[in-house]
Amino acid sequence: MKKKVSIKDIAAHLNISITTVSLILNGKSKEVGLSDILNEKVLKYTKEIGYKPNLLAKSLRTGKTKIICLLVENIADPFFSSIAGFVEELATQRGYKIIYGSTKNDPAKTSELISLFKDRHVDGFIIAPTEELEADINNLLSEHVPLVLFDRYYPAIDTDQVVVDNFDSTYKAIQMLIAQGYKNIAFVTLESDQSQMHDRLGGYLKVMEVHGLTPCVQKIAYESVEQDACTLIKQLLSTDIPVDALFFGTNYLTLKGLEVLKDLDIAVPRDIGVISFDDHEVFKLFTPGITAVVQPVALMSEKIVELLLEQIDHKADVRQKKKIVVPGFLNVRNSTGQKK
Amino acid sequence: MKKKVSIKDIAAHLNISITTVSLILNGKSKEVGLSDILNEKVLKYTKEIGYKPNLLAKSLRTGKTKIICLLVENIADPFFSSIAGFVEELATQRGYKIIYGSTKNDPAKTSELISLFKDRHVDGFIIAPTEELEADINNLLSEHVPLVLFDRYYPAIDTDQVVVDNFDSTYKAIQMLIAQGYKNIAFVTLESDQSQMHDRLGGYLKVMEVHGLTPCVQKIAYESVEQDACTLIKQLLSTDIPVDALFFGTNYLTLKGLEVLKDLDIAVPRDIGVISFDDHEVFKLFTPGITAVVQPVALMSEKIVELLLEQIDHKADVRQKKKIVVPGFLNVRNSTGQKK
DNA sequence: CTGAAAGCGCTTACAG
DNA sequence: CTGAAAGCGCTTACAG
Repeated sequence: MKKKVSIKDIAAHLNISITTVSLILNGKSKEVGLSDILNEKVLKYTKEIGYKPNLLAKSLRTGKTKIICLLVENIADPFFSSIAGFVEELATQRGYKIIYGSTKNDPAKTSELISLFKDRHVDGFIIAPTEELEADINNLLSEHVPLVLFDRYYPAIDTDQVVVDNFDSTYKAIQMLIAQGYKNIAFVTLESDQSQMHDRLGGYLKVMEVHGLTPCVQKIAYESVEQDACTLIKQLLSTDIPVDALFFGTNYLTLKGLEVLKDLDIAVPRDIGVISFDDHEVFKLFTPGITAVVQPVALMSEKIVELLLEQIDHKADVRQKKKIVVPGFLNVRNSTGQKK
Repeated sequence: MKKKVSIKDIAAHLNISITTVSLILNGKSKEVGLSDILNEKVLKYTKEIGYKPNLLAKSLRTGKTKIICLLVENIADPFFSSIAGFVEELATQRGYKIIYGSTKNDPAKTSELISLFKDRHVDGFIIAPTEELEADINNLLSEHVPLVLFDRYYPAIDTDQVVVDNFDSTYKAIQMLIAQGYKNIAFVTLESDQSQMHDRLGGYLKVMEVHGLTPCVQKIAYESVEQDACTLIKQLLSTDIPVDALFFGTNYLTLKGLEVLKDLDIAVPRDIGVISFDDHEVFKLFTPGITAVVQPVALMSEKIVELLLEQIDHKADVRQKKKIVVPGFLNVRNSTGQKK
């Protein structure tokens, strides 16, 4: 690679000290009282030669990298990639760069990612945590690493966090199904104790209870979604109780469900109603379109970045942790039409 | 954050010099001839206190970051996220970390990403280039930054590159359509001069010519796919020539096409045959499943990492640039059934 | 066999 | 108003 010019070279060329160059480059010229002429001269020259400071050296010295690490379940998922897009834009405006990692819901992998990025001295973390990550999170907390959890959190750990009202959103979605005439509503979800799945299940159980309906829950392990989801959903549909609606706890479970319904030649919504938690770009392509609970991604992203920057800027040092809950809403399509 | 322990602290604690500690930590103990006992002692102690070297300092000193930058069109796209997964695994095995960026086919954004990561001193780049990026690529080349292009390349620039045989894959896919009895095969593609789109179009035009069929091409600008794709595809289907098969140049164009076919109530493959270049997880969910040209992602990833590491390890300094072309294959589903 | 010292390219108290 | 110098935490030629 080409030899880069350093602040020393510039100082030598201009016959001034590196202190002066550094001060000017960091906009502290006024503050310190350097002459405008000198300021001009340095700025003009550095621009002319296209000088770029060595960020490694800068970071080593200042202890700041201006990098934020965003850890999501899967960056290819529409919900997470949408959050990533917004967060990146907001962070960029504030002078930060975002670096991504996909946890794939694997605690060991996630733990490694965290330690990897910590070793790389990122200035803060935004994490959609997996299960069994309490130790790592507590660790970050105890080292005062800026950290915001989103999508899910640990009830037992006091953190800044941003989540959707999983309980209420699910409650309302199911209530809508009931109003449409569906009764035997099954809930297909992950075998998971993560808070968001716990709350979605809670909302479902509560609304069923309130309406005197019998709940029916099918849980599927995250790791075995690819192999087992279809089989398990088929089982669910072949029990004595005739399920007339399916609520899927995540969008990828919905995709699996649709595959099964197609296989079994079950018509939506004539034979069965369908709702997905979280939208997906293809849901509008199906016949009929699939109704989904949608999270207010832009708002969540704003809150996330705001909370993290408060920590990075030490404005959060004295305040209590903030736990923000934003409202979800329903994107109604035809998969939840009036039950005939 | 907690005060980290440095190599100096370790040396002080053990009453030896930092040179010795550094040498041992870098496995040069034998090479230099340090006693096994000392070696043991240092290793044991550093492990005990969980010492982690400051990578910023290390990189500043060595000029290496052990980070590779992977720039793709869209990390949420199945093809690119699949490449990313394989490349990350292979790179990790070799001690490298992968950092991602999505170009969204925007040259200005891509140019910024490149300069951003260059400023961060990544050890090399793997890029699926956008149009109008020649200057940046030449720039990297002239600075001898390790670089591999994939998915597309610039015929006029001599680089290490890995691409699928776009021309032949398309040729064979269309040939299959013709064998199935389709005649009025339209080609829906991007308004783009990128090599991969150019070659796919070339394959289509050639096979149509060979079979004495009249080509029909619809081009759509990448930026306006969301707004215009559906309208343009509808236009294509409402001309005098009755199109009986559609070949889509990318998987997201296929999704748009399927939306249109659904709107117009056109049955696949009864009324029209469909093939997509590049697969998509939902293509098997549609009725009928959508036939796709698939790229050998694992193989491509291996080649990409191999070429890049040859450059990083200076094994490529003397050799010629390698231009690798891998074979695509057809994943046949029901959207290309025998024409009735 | 082991250590003192220079240097990677910055920033920032401190001195004048 | 401006500069010499220390130091961030490493690695590595050089000396002994």
